[in-house]
Amino acid sequence: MTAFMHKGYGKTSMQDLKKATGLHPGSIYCAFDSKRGLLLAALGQYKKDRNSEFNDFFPGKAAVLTELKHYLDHIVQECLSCDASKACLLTKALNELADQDDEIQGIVTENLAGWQQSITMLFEQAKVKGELSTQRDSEHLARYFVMGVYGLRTFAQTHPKAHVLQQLADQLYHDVCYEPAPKIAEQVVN
Amino acid sequence: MTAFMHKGYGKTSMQDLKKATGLHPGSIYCAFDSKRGLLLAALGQYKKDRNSEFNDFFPGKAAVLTELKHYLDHIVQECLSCDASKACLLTKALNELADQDDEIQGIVTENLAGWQQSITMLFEQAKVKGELSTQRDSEHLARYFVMGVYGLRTFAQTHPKAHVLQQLADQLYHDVCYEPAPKIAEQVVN
DNA sequence: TCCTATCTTGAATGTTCGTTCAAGATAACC
DNA sequence: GGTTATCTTGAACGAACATTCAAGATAGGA
Repeated sequence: MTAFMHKGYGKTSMQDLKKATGLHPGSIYCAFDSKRGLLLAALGQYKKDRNSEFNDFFPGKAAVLTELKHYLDHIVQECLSCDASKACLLTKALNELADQDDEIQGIVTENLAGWQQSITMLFEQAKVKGELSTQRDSEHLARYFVMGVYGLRTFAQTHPKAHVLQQLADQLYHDVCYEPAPKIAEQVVN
Repeated sequence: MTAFMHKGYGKTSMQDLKKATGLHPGSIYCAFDSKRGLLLAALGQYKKDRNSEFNDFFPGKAAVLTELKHYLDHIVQECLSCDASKACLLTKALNELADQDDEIQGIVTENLAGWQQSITMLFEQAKVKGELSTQRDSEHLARYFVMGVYGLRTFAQTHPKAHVLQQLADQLYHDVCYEPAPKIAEQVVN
């Protein structure tokens, strides 16, 4: 997992994977069929790890939106750490393999959709708890939130200063959670 | 340029480049020193092309923010076309080569900073023309806008429906151009 | 027409890649 | 302790890669 995150799929050699796993080529091929099979397994593990981490951020002990803010701040810290093992394997694989491997693209897209769906449910919860206007569209908000996180992660790769990245995250959180529903008239201007 | 955009730098072979340029390996090495040199040249050409395209979108014949909306809608169309040659070579190179080639990362980061700077100047113009509150921070708005575009481009690779992507772009435009300055109290909650 | 300087060609090079497999090690069972 | 079944090893393989270079083509000047 971390090997693929550091160098990307294409540039990670069997020698790298040998070092990373402690297994010899024969064992890797026995267990995972191919380098690609190992990537699929890594994606599976990544999904499991991230799901678990996600749930830890939402124990329901504080306001949903407050927990969401902490979650977003955690992502900012990951970006700032400049540690490749804290990057998102899903977006990395998506950027590298889109339009080259339909099956992997499908798996990655499904995983990201699952993440987005979890966030949609958070907003639904927030509505029930009265933290969010029931007028807002939870699915749209979740899509906008994940789009913002994608943007944040890419922006972070240009090595901005910490407070700049945090400011962008704060703005994103504000736009998602505190913005009144936009007037239709403004949106249709073209 | 388009060859690198389709397969990424690493997966683009000399044979691909031979087909794409119509030159034989010897000529390519004579003119560009190496495959990496050809990428540098492609980045230079890309910058030139995109700068020219950018300027075409802002002739100053309409409101600055209206021209910006058209520009954003154009980006959405590029994303929806699913044509790899309409992707952003800069973000693609950034995602692939970050933390692997410092010089290229630097060049890409500079180019993206230049683009962001151009957008900052648009907001400054908009303030002068009275289209935008002088209270707003042009640099912050520009950063948020480019972050949104990064996010939009990544989101597009999960192949969402056209109206979903357009809705996200509309929201981004709204948040950047019509949002009142957020209250400090809301931003510092943590 | 010939000479020279520049450009083009594509086969050859050495390296590195993903992958395989037969030999060896280990463990489990009776 | 002997036999079998499973796992581990790492050398070896062909393919594909970026790169080189000597031979050939081209064009401009005299």
